[in-house]
Amino acid sequence: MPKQVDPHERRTLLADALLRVAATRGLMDVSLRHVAAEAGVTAGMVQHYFRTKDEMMVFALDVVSARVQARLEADPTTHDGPGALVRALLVQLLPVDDDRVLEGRVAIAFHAYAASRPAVATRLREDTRGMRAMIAEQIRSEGHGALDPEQAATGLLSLVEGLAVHVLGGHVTADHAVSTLDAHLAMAFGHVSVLGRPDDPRHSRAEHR
Amino acid sequence: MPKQVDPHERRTLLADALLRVAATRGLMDVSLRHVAAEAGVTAGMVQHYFRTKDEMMVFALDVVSARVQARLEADPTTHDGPGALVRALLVQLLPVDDDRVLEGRVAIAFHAYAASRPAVATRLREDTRGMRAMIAEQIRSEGHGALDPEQAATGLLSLVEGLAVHVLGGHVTADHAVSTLDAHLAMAFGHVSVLGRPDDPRHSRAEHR
DNA sequence: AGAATGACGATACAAGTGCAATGTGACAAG
DNA sequence: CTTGTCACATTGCACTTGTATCGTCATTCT
Repeated sequence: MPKQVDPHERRTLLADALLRVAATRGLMDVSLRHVAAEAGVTAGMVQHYFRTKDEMMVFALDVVSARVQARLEADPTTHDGPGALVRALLVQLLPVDDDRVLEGRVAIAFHAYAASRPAVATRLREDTRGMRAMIAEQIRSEGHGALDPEQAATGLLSLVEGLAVHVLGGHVTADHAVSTLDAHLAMAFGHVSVLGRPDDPRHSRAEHR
Repeated sequence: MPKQVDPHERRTLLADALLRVAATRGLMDVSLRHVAAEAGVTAGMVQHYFRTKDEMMVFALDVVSARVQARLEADPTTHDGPGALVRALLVQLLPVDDDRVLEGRVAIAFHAYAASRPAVATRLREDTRGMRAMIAEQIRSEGHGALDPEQAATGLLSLVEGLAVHVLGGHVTADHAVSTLDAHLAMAFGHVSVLGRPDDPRHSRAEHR
């Protein structure tokens, strides 16, 4: 038997290349050959690890959701109470730095892709479902009870997704988005249970970049 | 000189076909030939009215934004005060019926497209800018002043965009989205200045379809 | 040492893409 | 009735796409 390689590692390498292409040139430019070129390998190898293009797409989607979850678990502010946990999660989804901008572009691209690919849509739905359940639970535990946890969770999640779209489109600043999120968090949880905003108490009015 | 036709009418016809294709099969399947087939014309005619594919895309985007604005102006509840006006605008953006579902799919597809097409991104930005300005103005006039109008406008717009994405993805019901929007509107404007919710006072808990 | 097997690379192919060039026909002004 | 001009149709081209097929080479077990 020949050389033994870790297939998952290879696939992840290719998925990373795919994500880079998707983020910089859009999902329409994601092709076997482009991904291969971006990864610095031959198109044949891509085909060897993904029998079909859709298989590659779905795997790439898995990679990003796993990556987001990993970052969440590594975030220390997670353990500063329910409010901080929820904030940590939601900020992960906001394009606040370069890495997150790439992931954001990929995410929105996949949402569009999901409209015509049921398999992708299902996976997206599972992820959202999990996040909403955990947010609702946290609100139930510390929220000030004035509003329905399920509804508040839906609202926060949607707000963040919309903010992400607007930030990526250059409609608003990342700072503006974060402060908007914080304002809404303060409404869901009784107080501003947020540490780590050492800057101007008035939210930044940087306006459109 | 030969037969005189209204170019704008022709272009709109083609744009409609493009929107149908984009909504049902995704933006990746939008090609000159597919649009032509959907419109029931030859590919040559499409080329006659749009010198390039991008030109066709941008025009189609213009058509939808013009259509949304037209619907807004035709909405009678618009004149029931600032709160109702804002609600009317935002509900227009929610995929509450079949037509709006198609437009919603198109919108998210274009947001993804904008990531790699600056011209499209600019146009999208202009539309958003206008909406936010008008929402902020309305909040300034009747809002209860506890929060910054600009920020509240950004929040509402983002919320609606996120809700639209979630509804289209099947993550939440349209009813759930509307009631969530209403809850947030009640926060921006002092009271629930909304008529026309004859159903159960408790928001519908239809959950994920 | 030899063979088997997994990891690739190269190539082929049908289908589809955007775009350019050129044709064709009808209709209105002269 | 001619003629110029606009509205389309046809065809062609160079290219990219996803996928199938086959070749090759190294490595590891026997």
